[in-house]
Amino acid sequence: MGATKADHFTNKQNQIAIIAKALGHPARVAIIEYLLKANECICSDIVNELPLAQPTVSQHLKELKNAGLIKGSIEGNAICYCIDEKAFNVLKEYFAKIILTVTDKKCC
Amino acid sequence: MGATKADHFTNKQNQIAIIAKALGHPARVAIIEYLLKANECICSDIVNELPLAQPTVSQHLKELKNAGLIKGSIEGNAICYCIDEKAFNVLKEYFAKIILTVTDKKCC
DNA sequence: AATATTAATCGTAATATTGCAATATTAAAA
DNA sequence: TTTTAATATTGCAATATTACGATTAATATT
Repeated sequence: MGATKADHFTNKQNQIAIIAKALGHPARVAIIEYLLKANECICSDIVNELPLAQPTVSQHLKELKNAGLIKGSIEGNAICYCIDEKAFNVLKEYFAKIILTVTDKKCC
Repeated sequence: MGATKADHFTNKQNQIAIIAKALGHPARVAIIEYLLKANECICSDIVNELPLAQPTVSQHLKELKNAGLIKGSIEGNAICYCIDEKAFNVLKEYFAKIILTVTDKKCC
């Protein structure tokens, strides 16, 4: 069916899944790393950097933005995209908590 | 096309994407949390816990295992699944580094 | 105003994911 | 050895994702 029964899961579970899903493609990870590397916010340089066509990059940017991983502001002709730390903080703390919980226990 | 040009991205980018993708579904996040909550390693209790049929849970477990997020060991009749911290550590450190890098800069 | 630049959107093809019923497999229990 | 329990696998339908060419919309430049 392919339908994801989001209702059956907690808000937190859905939040984590949405953010993680956005990072679940190497092109989007590459975009994040490029935004990180560039001193200033970029726009279409990503197209030159990645082996992907402009509409594809635009689509990936949209998904990253929807998931809250980046934000974009209009800068004249172009659009300035940059990383939004908040989402990354959510992930980092979520995983940190998991690791703390796991190491308390023994298994397998 | 749907083809992911994994070759064009770095090993690290692909590694992060694979792990993140595995967590990109609320059911798999819920499975992780359930494994975390349970004092002992579990097997098919997950099927009773989640609103998903047994083959579906089995498939999700397989994907989590392929991504290195959990490991399973045969325990007689059943299979004992549990969290593999290593993958979570990879993610945590990756995001921690991103956050450190971001806060140094100003943008948008 | 005409043209170039930047980026979003539309349409569409190829492929992947999700979910489950049915079935197979494996090992314990009776 | 038959039965039971726990999982995995297969096959398939519904849907989502990925990618890109063509087009559009909006601002800059000339």
